[in-house]
Amino acid sequence: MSATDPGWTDPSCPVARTLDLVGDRWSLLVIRDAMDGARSFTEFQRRTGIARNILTDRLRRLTAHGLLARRAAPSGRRQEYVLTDAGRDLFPVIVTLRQWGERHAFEPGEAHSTLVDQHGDPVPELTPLGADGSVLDTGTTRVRKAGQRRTLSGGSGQARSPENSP
Amino acid sequence: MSATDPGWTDPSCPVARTLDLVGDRWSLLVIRDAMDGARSFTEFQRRTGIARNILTDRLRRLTAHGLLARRAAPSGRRQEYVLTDAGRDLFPVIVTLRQWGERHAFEPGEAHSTLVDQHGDPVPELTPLGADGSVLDTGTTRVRKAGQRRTLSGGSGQARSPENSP
DNA sequence: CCCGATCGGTTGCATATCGAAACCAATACC
DNA sequence: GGTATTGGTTTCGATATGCAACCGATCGGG
Repeated sequence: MSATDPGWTDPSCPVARTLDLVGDRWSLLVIRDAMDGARSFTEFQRRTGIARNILTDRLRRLTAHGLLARRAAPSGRRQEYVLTDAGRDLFPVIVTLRQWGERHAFEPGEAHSTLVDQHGDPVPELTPLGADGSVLDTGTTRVRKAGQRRTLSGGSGQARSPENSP
Repeated sequence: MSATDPGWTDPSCPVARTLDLVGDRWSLLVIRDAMDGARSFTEFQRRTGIARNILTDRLRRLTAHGLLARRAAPSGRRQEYVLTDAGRDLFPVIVTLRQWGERHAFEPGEAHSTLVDQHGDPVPELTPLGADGSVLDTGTTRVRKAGQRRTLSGGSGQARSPENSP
């Protein structure tokens, strides 16, 4: 993306490209806190507990990649970091990470924070659906590689191999 | 989680806990490839391009955390790594990462792989919806902290602060 | 104006993690 | 038996991370 870009890990895979940008230990937590209202260096540092030199680097990197924008604070002096449209668009990613954590990273009775809507109601589970409204999973989807045109494997029944998905 | 667990980065936040488990440079790419049919050490190595010692560590770690299971291959000898239910349940995370990448990490005309359903149709965008079907974003949601009961801020209008979300 | 506190970093240094390549044991193939 | 493949482990140099100290630019009093 920039001049000093070492290139993508896997140029044709959108998952890999996304992880090239935010797939480290801290970036998504910074994004999470930005979504939760954090704006200042100190606030990000306090919430994440990240080392300050690393935070400096992450804020710069996210800004360089267009996920955050650095601008003068409305209240006079100092600047702040705010999400760009691209950064805000990571919302579904944060939501699915959160929901997976709620399902699998907590003991049954254990307390955790919850994402709620404007009425205070918990946000429903986010599930991939097909164009026809059917629930999709790793068994009913597959990855079509970069330049490929759709396979000509008839219209019904089992595709080709039992392998394949994201 | 285990005896040698250094503890969670942020114990009450599901996002942070999830990232504690899969929030490194490679784990989610391993999961991605597992979803796409990879089973063997060599296959994971070939697809991701990860260093072999690191792959050894990631497979062990993901297995230890219950995202992968190591079992004897059906065809006689050797073992293989397969997704557990918890691992498969990361599907929505992979999908949202992929969709974000498609929207923001590619130039307009640039080719990329695509996730398609059993009919070969592209998987639709995954959008967080409220219980009432309204589209949710960082502006219409907020995080309710661990032990907290719902706020008593009336029922309509603006909540309290313009801050807040995941 | 001077004092102390806060913000937003930077710098050095120790440690942890990663990556590339070499090495190895156990099959499988010919 | 000889060779290739699979699934690792080991070693070692390169990076990335964390911690703590330091610093300049405000800001808020007195």
